[in-house]
Amino acid sequence: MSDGGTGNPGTSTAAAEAVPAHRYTAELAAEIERRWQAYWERHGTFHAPNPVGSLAGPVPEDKLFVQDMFPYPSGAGLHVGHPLGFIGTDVFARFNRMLGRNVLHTMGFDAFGLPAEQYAVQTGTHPRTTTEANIERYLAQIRRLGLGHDERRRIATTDIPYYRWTQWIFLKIFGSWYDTNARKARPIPELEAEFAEGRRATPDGRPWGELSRVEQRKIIDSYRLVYLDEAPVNWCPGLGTVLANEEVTADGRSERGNFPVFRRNLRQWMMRITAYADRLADDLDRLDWPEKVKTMQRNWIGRSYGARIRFPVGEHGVDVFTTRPDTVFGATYLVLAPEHPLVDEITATTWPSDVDSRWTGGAATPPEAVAAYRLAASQKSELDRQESRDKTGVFTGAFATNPVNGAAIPVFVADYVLMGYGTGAIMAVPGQDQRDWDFAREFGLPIIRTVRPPEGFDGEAYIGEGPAINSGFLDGLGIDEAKKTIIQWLEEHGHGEGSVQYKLRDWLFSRQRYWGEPFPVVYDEDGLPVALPEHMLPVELPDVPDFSPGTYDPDDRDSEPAPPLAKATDWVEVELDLGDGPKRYRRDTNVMPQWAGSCWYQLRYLDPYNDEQFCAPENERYWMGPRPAEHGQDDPGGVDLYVGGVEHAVLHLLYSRFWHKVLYDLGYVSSEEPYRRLYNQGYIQAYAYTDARGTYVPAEEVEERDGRFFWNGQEVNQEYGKMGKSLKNVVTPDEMCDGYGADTFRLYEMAMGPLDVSRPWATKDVVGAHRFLQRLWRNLVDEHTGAPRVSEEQPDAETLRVLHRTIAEVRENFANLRYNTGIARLIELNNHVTKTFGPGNGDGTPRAVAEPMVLMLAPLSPHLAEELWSLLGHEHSLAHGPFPEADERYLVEDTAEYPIQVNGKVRSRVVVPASAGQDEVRAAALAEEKIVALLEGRQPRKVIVVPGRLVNVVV
RNA sequence: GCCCCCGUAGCCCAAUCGGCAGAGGCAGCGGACUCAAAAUCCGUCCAGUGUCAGUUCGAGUCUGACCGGGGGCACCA
Repeated sequence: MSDGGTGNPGTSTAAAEAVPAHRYTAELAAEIERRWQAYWERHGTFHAPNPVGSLAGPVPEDKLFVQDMFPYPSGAGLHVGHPLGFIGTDVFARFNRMLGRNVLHTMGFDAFGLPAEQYAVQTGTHPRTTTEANIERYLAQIRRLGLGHDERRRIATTDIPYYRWTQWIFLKIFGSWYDTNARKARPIPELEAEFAEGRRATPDGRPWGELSRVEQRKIIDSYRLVYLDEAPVNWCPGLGTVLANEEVTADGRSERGNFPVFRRNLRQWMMRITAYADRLADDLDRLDWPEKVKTMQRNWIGRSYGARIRFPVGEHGVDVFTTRPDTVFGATYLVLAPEHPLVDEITATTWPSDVDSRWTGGAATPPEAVAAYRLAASQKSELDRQESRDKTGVFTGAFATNPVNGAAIPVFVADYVLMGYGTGAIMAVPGQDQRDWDFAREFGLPIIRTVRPPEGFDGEAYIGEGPAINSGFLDGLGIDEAKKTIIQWLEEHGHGEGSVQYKLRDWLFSRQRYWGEPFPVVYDEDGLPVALPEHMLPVELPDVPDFSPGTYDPDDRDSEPAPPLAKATDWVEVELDLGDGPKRYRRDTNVMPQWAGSCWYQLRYLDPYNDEQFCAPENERYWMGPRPAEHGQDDPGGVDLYVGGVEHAVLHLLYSRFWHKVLYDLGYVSSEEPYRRLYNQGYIQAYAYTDARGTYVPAEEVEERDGRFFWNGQEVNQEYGKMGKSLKNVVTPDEMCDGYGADTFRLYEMAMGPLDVSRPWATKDVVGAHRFLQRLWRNLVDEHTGAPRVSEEQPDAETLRVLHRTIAEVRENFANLRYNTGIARLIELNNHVTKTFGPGNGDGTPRAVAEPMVLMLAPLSPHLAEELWSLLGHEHSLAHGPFPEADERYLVEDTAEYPIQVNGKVRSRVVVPASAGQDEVRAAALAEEKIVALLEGRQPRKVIVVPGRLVNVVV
């Protein structure tokens, strides 16, 4: 080509000349990636066959079910942090697929939720329109990444055929009760039979047959695993909805929106997750999950063992829960929560003549003191309570009798005791509880130690081990022994019993929202809920004139919830024939919380088109059933690998386990747990920069000089944290695909560190991954002609050793999700190939090295690998293997080099045959000339030979 | 306040059972190519593992205390 002799160096012709026509550039990558993505789609490369149903096909016994926590399709699109886990699972899935396993990997959308609804409130756009557009945008972004999803299995929780089954599962839960003896859920008709046959007593003892139908139904309803309850809930006027405990922050505000949240009573759907507290806690031991997540779940369930003890107060009895029944001899007063129902009953009319002035709150009578205290307590927000841990309270004027020694002890009302936990009442043992100690000191109450602290203990309450003292028949016993003894004594004498308490509460399951699953329930003329028959499912969301719930002044605690669905009056008021002729019913106007759809989506991935069942049992058993031979006797089954952020450690993962266990109890699934193995990927974070006014400046325009940062000449301040539009530091996967190609982007994300570690994004580092792929390409393809440059010659012994060591390590690394080190090995191999066979070094790379190298690269950078595989003359995709196997012969070395230490410091080294025994190594080391010189004729005191490692000479 | 995790080169990260601190990448530096630059290629410098003690023939790895960062819980009896 000629440049025309005009000497214009800036022309594109010159630029094109500078880069060889077949160099692996972003442009070539884009072309290769488009082509292979089309190929995979055309050939259904990632379609995983099922045992039965519409996706049935031949299924090997060896399978793998990999799942990502599915995303909410937000309108903002993806930044480079989002796909980290998606790529991680894809590499794992592709690796296992190449090993010959039947691999199921797909991705759906958690598509109900507040943002689309809030957008609808603002613009009038139907949430479905917004949601579907966002899903399309999202799919376009992730498709570019070349994720090997079975696209046939995509679902969105908002799909009507999907939420039909969400409603169906709700009905199954509604139609069940928890049999505490059998420790499992059973269908409601079995409960009715127990009542009807007199095997189970009715609450007031009347025979079942004598109760009215409404009375019977109310009893049954009170047993259901999902039930309506007039319960204190977290009412958030600012959002116009109630929230689950989990959605309220510790300072009493909504997690979303940060509005004030008030406690008030409302009639709500509650899921009886507490029935499963023990199994949810116990079965954590059977799961391959990060300990951190298990601990968080255990803490959330908050199981504690102790006793209930009944303290007589006048003609009443106050039950307390304590984890330290062994300290009951040291109980010097009782405390009831302000909301405790017995407070009014026991409060005396007058103060005792010698009442301590600190106890009365300045009131003339106990009822006045209690009323004033209760009012003050009810007006305290969660935040107030948190800010001040000073102990407050008032005396009720009443005395309780300590059942173990007959002592009369005063009864207080104080807000450091919470109504929501245990019995809402405690026995206070200041000697062994710091909170009680603080209160006792404030109010001048006696303190009796019942555990002897160690010599020299100068603290206040003592909570450690020690022998019981001042405790009558318990004296001298250790804590555990004393607990057993006192519980037995309490039970024998009818003063109490051993007891277990949980922090876990039932799950509030109603939302006063529009964009969620409607409840498949109607109310009859008695106002009682009636389940719709299955053939009436799905209950579709009606259109409404206005998507907003009634929202209020965020501080208006007395406002009433008004859900958007209540406005669809034609839908709410229906005439239905539910088996006893057409009658008028009223629909439930709440919707389910966003968690509902994500409780079971792994099951629908397995059988997405089944309209007879939510999932065929054969398909569930194959993909998720327990496999004790592979995973041990205790294997509960579940998804083989579930990857997502640790932020779902409690809520989603606990709810999902709960639903799964219900389905297991009712016989619909064979697995006892939804996710056998869980893995938390780290977060990709980013630097952001603020100027002197605190305004964010575009991060990509900031320059670093000598550890300081400048933007437009002014110095700016570096911050580290999330990526976000408002922080002006977003980097998108699309930019990376444009600049380097998806294969480079994937490789870089996997190479920058272990999958579970959070780290900062650094665009400038991406080029390293790109150069590696470029070098690898250049080793196998002539950059000028595009022809493959492989030879059919056998590689030399050294190359074979490097190759097989690489294979062994890459297999091991991929299998354990350690992609970063696997990639390092591949780079090493490629560096060796470059030196030995690269351009300028002979006639090309031996096929025996080229092919395994391409195959090992395939899970990471699949498009490039497919292209090279095809250039090497293969007709079919490498997606289903083979994957190279290491030949043991090349893994053993003939000689071994031992470093020789003298007193722990490396002084020399010696090469011996690999077969050399300890004595030979020792002799060789001691004969080495530098060592001889160092020893200067002295006898070493000791010589340590670590086979295969080193020699240490101690002098 | 309590509990958990993490501190290795200027930066991101490696380092089986306690056994040679460095695999890989970025940046830097030197060189090749180029009229020049970018891109590309070749070569190369850099820490003794947050601090202090201890165990050991030998500690990044084990133990204790402290410092720094991140996370969870928070009057749960």
